[in-house]
Amino acid sequence: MSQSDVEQMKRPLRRDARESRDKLIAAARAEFADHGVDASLEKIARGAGVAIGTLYRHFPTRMDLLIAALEPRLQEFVEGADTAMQMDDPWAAFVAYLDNLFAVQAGDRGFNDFLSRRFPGNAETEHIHDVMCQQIEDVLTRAQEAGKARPDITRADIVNLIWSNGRIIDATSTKAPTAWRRQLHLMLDAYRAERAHAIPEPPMTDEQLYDAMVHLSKAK
Amino acid sequence: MSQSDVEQMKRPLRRDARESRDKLIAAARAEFADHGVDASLEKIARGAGVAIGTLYRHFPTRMDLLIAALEPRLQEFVEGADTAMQMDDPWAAFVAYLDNLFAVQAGDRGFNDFLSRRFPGNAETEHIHDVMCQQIEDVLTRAQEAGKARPDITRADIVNLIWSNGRIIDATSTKAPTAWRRQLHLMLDAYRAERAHAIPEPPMTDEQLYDAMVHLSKAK
DNA sequence: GCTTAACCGGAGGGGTGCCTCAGTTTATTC
DNA sequence: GAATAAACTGAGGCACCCCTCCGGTTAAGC
Repeated sequence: MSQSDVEQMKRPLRRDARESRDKLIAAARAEFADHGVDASLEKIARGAGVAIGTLYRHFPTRMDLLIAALEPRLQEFVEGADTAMQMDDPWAAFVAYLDNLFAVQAGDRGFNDFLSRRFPGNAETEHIHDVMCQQIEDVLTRAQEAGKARPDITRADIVNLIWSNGRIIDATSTKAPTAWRRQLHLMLDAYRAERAHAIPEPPMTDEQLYDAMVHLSKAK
Repeated sequence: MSQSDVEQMKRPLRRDARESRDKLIAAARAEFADHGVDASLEKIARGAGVAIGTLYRHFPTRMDLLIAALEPRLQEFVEGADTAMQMDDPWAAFVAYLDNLFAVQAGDRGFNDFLSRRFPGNAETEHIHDVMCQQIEDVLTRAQEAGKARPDITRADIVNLIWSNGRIIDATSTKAPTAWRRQLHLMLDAYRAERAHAIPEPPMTDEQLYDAMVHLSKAK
């Protein structure tokens, strides 16, 4: 149940409040998309033509605003993910899942950051990450069971790829906006069962993975 | 010719100045290694037990201090790179070059950041990057001509890998400090010539690559 | 139109960081 | 041991950013 649902149950917002809220979300979408999840909240308020106090009235924490701002991106991702997972061919499903994920990631720095980080206090975002993790597990296992993906990789390797992709997007989004796709397809060659060579390093455990994502979300 | 050479030609530093300089470099090494090239200069001065004005007296710009701080890391890298490039087997040389580079990268966040960024104003760092770029070109071409590395990859792809690796290191250095090696070996599987699949995206041009590295060095 | 709860604005306190400069201290030289 | 250039200090100006609080404003319901 999202925050807006809760609010609607309480009482409809006053007209000016509704407008402020909408303007804030619009400004936040633009700002997070351009500058990532650490974008300045004061700048977002300015962009919305609203005072900083109003921003905090509507969104007491950065995460509240971020979740509202990322909603369409999440929607977009979920649709593409569902389509991919319904594909008959396991390898095609695996490829389509990643391509969809990365395409959304490439279009929004906020979403890009969001993918690499976990916010332990926040049940809503934790749930999103858990679901994604499970989907990756499913789509990967299916490709492995069909003999298409090498059996020695785990979801931790896919998360590595998500991090990698995020960094490439950060670097290239302005000057070579589709460059990430090249790296993805190179990596797909690495994932193929028929080309596999032994890897001299075990995959990360789930705990290491989780800690790493929390680590990325900490202020440096 | 490095800055310290220039200074030695002018006149020996006063004893207290020499000490301040040494303490600053030591503190900078620790701080850059832990927090990357954007570490706080005031914190470095505090760590050195010296006033902020003294820091600026010795190192007028952040880059001056960074270069002094990274010197041992560069040394370390150069030695490993030379060893790798002298190997007889072209594929082994390619692998050894990357493994050395990434191992150094994994040990120092400052060096890690430094690798991904270019600073157009600074002749010294530009030169380092140019040399590295040429080495990558050499070692890759040699592996390709020996038929070991697929012919359709370029140095831009290796730079992508450096960025990727950097991000993985950022995420994992505290909890899974050798995790990066797994991703490297997966990627090596992707680079192998045998049974390579076509990549539906051209490599970045040199200009795109350069711009991307400058972009990463800009304040977000 | 009056009331009032809801809403808004924005000053202000607290924090961090960059960088400068005037006043003080100190190593060195004679 | 005095003279002096070199070096050091740290307060202070500037620019951000986060978040709170309270006086003023306004939409909505009667």
